[in-house]
Amino acid sequence: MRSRKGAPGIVDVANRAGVSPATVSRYFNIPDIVRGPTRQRIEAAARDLGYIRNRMAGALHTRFSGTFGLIVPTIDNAIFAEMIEAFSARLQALDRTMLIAAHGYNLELETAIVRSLLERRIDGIALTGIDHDPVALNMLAQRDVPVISIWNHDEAAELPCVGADNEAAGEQIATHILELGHRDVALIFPDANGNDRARDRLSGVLKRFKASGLQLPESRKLQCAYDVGEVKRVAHRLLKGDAPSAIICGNDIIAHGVMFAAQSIGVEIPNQLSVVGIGDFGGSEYFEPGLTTIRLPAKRIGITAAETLLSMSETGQMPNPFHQPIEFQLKVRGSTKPYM
Amino acid sequence: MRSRKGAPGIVDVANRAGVSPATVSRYFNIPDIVRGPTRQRIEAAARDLGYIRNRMAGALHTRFSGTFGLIVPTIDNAIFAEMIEAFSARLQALDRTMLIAAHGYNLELETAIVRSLLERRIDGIALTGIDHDPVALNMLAQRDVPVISIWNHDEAAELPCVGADNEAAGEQIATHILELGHRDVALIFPDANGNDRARDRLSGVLKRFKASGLQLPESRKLQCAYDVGEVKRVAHRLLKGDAPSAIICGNDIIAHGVMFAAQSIGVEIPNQLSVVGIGDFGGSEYFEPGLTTIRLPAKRIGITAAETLLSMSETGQMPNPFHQPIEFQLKVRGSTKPYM
DNA sequence: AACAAAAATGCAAACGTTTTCATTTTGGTA
DNA sequence: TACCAAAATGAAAACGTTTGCATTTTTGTT
Repeated sequence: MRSRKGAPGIVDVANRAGVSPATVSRYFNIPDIVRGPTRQRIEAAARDLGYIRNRMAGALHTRFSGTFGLIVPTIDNAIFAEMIEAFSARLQALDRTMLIAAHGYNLELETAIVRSLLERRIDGIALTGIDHDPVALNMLAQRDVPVISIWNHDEAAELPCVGADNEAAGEQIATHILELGHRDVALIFPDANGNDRARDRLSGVLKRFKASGLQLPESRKLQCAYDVGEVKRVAHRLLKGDAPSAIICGNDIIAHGVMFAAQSIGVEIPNQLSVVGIGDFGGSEYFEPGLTTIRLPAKRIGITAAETLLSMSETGQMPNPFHQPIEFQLKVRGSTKPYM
Repeated sequence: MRSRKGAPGIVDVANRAGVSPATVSRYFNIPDIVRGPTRQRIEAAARDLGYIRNRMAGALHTRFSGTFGLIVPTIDNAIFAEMIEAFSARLQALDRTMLIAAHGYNLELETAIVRSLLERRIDGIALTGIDHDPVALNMLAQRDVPVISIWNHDEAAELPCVGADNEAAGEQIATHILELGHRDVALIFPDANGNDRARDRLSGVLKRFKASGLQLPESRKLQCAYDVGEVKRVAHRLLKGDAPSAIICGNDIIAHGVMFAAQSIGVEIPNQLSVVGIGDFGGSEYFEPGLTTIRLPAKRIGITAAETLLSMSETGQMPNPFHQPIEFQLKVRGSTKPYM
């Protein structure tokens, strides 16, 4: 249980520079209000001593820790990773830091994480998705900590959100498939439990089919864990039997699995089968053939989320507009073609 | 500049429970030393008030913040993401949190990040790779903050390391290719600048070739940015000209790009071309054909790193053994086959 | 050169915990 | 029942900053 070596503090710097601690503090926070000569003495003293300010001590007083929280279902997923990186980079540029944690689609765990982050007095927090444990939301509200919901978009959401309308994305990808003339379509989606993004996408797809007067038989609605191996198995079974002419996947990862499965049994994409995903992370564009999908701009979400949170924290105001829609975009690539 | 609503503090809890703040503090840190009845009163008071402890205030005194830092080149990379997730999850289970940041292979930025993390008084930090700016290392050493180097392994390293021997990995994958009888082999590696993992892998491969008395012409040593699009272009050019019989890629991502490139111009893998990567993240196993590669156990590295750091922080001792080798493993899959 | 206004600095009291040391309470024993 | 050691609790001094207010220094004006 080693105690840190007596690292120099602000008063050590002050003594060496021949000024008061208050002035040193001001130098670090608002350099402009200390005069040139004084500033130089402080700089020299800090440099000589190797002083590194203690933000925790400062935060005790100001109540701003300069770190923000980000909770995601999982870090190990290309499209979240892209968003996380952007969120982190934006904060870094703003001299802030990021505490991140994953809950693996377990909302109870999410609540525990929120508590843990609150113990660290984060200045704001971004939660993935719209649905959350009221207990967690209460803790945040009680302390007046800025919260936003990212990734999904819903005008009715109680939290400010920064994300794309996943239901609309589902509709759009379904539209694409229908416009290509496909009628026998299968769906492979992840479990919607604790995953409002997946739920909304699926509901968008179904809505669109219904609007076209098409009824998807239950046997065409497949569910699958978030694991390429399992996806391949599910897809194999589907393709070896009475194969549909197109498959709509709940996300790009699943689409990749389907494409591999098709390839491994010699089903040609897009000639014999059209495949689409939703998400469009880095890899999908370069797939062979390229994956037709809906591009959800992960980077933009990350950046906007960081900026929104910071602004909420500094102004104490809700963002305007309250819900920030992030536009998505259909990317038509080689994995789809007209039926027949 | 909103100030947080007067959230209840430890003294509010103490008053409500009719005990002193000291006792409440003890309750939260070492519950066993407060008597049953007292404990219950404290529990009730804390619950009623919705008290959430302030670890920053505590850390001011104990000098342990309960958060650890992790610096990676990039978060948005499947294999790092896997490690990050494991590191984070392990800390979470130990009631600690993780501050993470990426430097994009820019060592100067890494130093700035180290400083920023030190300002938050992290209890320890993991840096990716062996090579680091002495300035950063100095700051850490001066403050006696536990540091480890992860991902790579080198018996000569000055920092404790938790990782696989990337040079040996390079040798092993080269051995595999040579044993399959390939003689005309091309290499596609990322820029080794500020990336000791890439440098060591490449040097391992070259070492092995030299040992076999084979001289790789410079034209067979290709360099390529970490971007699937560029990889595809580079590979296209290579395959359309005087194509080698095998390509060794510096990592799995590059290997994926090569496989897509081959596929797009009808070069059959493994019949006309063998391809190998190094890394083996989630996706590679399920590729079609599966990618032959060296499995670097990212999860294990993340977990071991977290545990090592925590133990260093608690005991104040260097880990034993000082360097912790993480075993890697050749995974032979469908992307390679004997020459001819 | 003298003065007022403005700018820079210093003093000291917070901020919310933890911990040492002293004091009280408890439980067991004679 | 009285006493003692051990266990539980309390009082108060840290921990390293920031900031309101008071004071000093500078700057600009006449």
